[in-house]
Amino acid sequence: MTKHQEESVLSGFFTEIGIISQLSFKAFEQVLPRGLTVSQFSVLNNLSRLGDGKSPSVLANAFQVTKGAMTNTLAKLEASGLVEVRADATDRRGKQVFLTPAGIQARTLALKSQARLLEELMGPFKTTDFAKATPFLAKLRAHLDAARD
Amino acid sequence: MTKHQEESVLSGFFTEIGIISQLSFKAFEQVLPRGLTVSQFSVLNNLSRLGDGKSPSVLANAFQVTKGAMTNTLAKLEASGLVEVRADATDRRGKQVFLTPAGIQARTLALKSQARLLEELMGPFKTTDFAKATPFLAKLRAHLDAARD
DNA sequence: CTATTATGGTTTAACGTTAAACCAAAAGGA
DNA sequence: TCCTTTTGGTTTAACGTTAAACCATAATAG
Repeated sequence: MTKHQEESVLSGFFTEIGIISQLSFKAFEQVLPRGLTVSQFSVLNNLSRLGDGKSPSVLANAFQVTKGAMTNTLAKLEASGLVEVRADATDRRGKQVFLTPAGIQARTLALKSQARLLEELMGPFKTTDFAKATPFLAKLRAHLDAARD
Repeated sequence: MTKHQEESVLSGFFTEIGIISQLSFKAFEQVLPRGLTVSQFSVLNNLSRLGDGKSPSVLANAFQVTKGAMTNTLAKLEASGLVEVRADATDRRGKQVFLTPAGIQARTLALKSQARLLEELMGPFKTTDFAKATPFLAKLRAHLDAARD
């Protein structure tokens, strides 16, 4: 295979990845409870799956987003009453983010929408098709993540 | 496999897709000639590969972007002298976009950066790994594209 | 023909993001 | 201890995008 052909395999791969990402992101966005953003949902989901009480900066790191962006999404979540932000008792610079009952409820609702959507997105494919594709993607993701300066 | 397990396979797949997309997009952005945006490059590349003289609305469609967004990126490209926008002779509403020599040059330069980057992104993987993964992605992309309302 | 509808393109406000400047508080080194 | 550096968080301007209103021109229907 020539260098040029290799290139076009690679760039074709990344093009498909980009398009799938964009389409599925938009589809998910549209299916979310009105006013809830994908970033906002991600925060709710993280707090629910991995435990709340995390600081904004830990969350910013987890989502690879600037602190300013996290300040913004937390402010929105707090304004909608889905999250409660309290001062950190042991570090007076810090804050801690907690889910409210409404936040938990919004998250479970969004999860149901996501489940319905995923079935749609599957289309004619089998679960095993996705399962077979994932390990390579996971390894590649890990490499890209590590190689990122 | 339970419904819940199937869900988590699917959502894991799309999560990997999203992260890979984000990381590779950012990597590509950083490697582009200063001031050139990924969207701008995409327009240059499209005009070069598929022929110029296209209208802004055709381009907006091709990239699944609003007309307003295309107005913006074309204005930037024109301001940098990479593209020339002329009135369409046969339809007085329309415009046509042409590459300038500087535009062609910028595009080939960007392509070289992209090639170098792709080699880096490959990391420990073989071209055939990407080649094997692509057909399923392409089919999935086509499905998502068609299913989009 | 004329009236309506559709299309090409621009403009504006809003959104979510980044980068950078900034402040307060904590941690580390002399 | 005091000074410097690091860390947690907010704020601001800028960017690229969307959605929607808008204008001009073209296409279509009666």
